[in-house]
Amino acid sequence: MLRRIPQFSHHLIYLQTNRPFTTLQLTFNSFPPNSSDSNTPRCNVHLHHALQEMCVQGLNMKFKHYDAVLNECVNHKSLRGGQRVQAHMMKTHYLPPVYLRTRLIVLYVKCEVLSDARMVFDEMPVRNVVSWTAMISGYTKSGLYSEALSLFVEMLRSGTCPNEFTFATVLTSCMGAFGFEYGRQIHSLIVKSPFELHMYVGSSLLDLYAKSGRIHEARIIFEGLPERDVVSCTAIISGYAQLGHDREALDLFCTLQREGMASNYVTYACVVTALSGLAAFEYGRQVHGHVLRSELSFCTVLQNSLIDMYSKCGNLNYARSIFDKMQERTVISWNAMLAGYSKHGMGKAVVDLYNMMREENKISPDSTTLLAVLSGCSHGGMENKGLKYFDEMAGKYATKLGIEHYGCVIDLLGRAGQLERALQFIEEIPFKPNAAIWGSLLGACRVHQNIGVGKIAGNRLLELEPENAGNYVILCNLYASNGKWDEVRKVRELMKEQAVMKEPGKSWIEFGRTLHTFYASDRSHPRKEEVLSKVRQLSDRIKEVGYKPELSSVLYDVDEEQKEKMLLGHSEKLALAFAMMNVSEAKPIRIMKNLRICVDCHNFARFVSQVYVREILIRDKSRFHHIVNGVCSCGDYW
DNA sequence: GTAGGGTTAG
Repeated sequence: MLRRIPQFSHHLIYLQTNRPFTTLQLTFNSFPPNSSDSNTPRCNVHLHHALQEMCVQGLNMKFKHYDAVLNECVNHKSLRGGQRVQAHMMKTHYLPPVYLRTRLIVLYVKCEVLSDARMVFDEMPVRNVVSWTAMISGYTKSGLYSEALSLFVEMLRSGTCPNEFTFATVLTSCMGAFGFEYGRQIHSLIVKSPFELHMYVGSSLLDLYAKSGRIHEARIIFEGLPERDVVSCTAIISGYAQLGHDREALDLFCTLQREGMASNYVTYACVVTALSGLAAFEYGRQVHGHVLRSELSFCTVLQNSLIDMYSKCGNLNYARSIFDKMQERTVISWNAMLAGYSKHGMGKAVVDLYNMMREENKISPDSTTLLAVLSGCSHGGMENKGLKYFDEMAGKYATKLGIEHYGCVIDLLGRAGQLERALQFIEEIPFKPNAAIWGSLLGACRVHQNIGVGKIAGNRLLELEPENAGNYVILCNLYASNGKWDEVRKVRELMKEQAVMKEPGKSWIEFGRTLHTFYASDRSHPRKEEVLSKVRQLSDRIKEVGYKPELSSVLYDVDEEQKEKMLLGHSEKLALAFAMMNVSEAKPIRIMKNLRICVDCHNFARFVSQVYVREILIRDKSRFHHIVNGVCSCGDYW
């Protein structure tokens, strides 16, 4: 009879081990055999009933029976099942061995009830490496990293030797809790262990090194692995991508693929992230093609990263068509699409999509969603709408608001020219204002030429971030454009004293299946002479219609002629000139820049787009500038 | 029985 009912089939093993207990057979047989579906919830219900029956009957169960029932519970993630088994053990005064207690821990960890798992763990008279590891893994999976690490320390003190499972688990907790130093200590423990570097331990270890910025050491561990698999390969690629070494990530992916590396959706997600950083549209389309031809095309995680990639390549239509076709959307899908519109300054599209999300009412917004909406209103020039949303959020989602959201409000007020109000708002926010807050206020002061507030913001900013050259530049711009030359000199001297390190500015464009990168005053590109003379030619032409070099953008104390020369060497101008020489007139020019675009280059690009009738897209560190007919989508505010 | 890599935002 049992064989006829599919949903009971996996209980057969259990029943076979319980042949003497006819009551149990009765328990199973008494369930209505009318249902032909074998879905898990139903099985769970039956399992519960069976366990309940066992308790009622007070059956004298032994190890193998408990083991079989617990197996079922683990398979079905049945929390109540586990609790009933435990209750049954207590009732019948059965003292479970280490193995069964460990199974209970595993079950509770799987059901994400750590308190129950810990209770079983604490009551164990004897523990083995598996029980320790299962408990540590529970904490790690729930993000309780310091608990995981202190349990690991306790384990060492108790004299239990960690195995490769323990190390692989505990290493993933290091970055989350005490950072790298703990990781290094565990690394030396691993080196002293009797086993060879296990692949799982190795990939966990290289991931730790990569995540703490030590990519070179991570690479050495990767090269030294006894063998490679998808996870270890993905970990090293992801290491490069997450540090922004997108080029290296892409190159390594190509090399490993040639060497026969297997890829799965995580691998592709990492590569797509690297491509987003590079804004390599053509490469991106190729990888997308691979994905479409594989069985991964409906993978939500991958679709999310593709949406982000196309947005960051400036192709919102592609991004939206993926978004629209998704069978299942997560909050990340919405966030990626919203952020895409936001970066392009498409405030209305952000608001429409946010409303659509709320109307669908399937997924509730998280703090990233709220940030995308606020920054979308800010980038899109919808100050009042943004402030209105913020008031609404402060009521409804107060717990989800962090300092970044308040930063957006400063942006919104700044954009609206309400600088005093912004300054007052900073006093009122429930966080300690950081560099981003003061930086955004200073930026607004530059645009609205407010020296009073600008001076306050600038000084606070220089206290917080004395090493960031960009801050000095903006403050100097503000003073210079108001003729405050004494102040300009003071800021310059301050900068010299602080020995400011500046991230070298670079711009790049994708052309002919290659990424062409230009650095300020570049001497490295094979066609540098040609490119420089093209910049001069463009400059001469647009000067005829009113372009004036913004000399205050140059911080060095040199004469005006020299300043103009330095401005002409800015990387985005080189990239633009290169594009004007190569990209067909029918196509928009797409330029990427690693820092924020400077005022002079922005003017330059606007004039070029007008005089030569070209559509120019520049993606800088914070947003897109879509320039058509001399008008930029940022409204000259960024 | 216990284990490693991942997507949005700044």
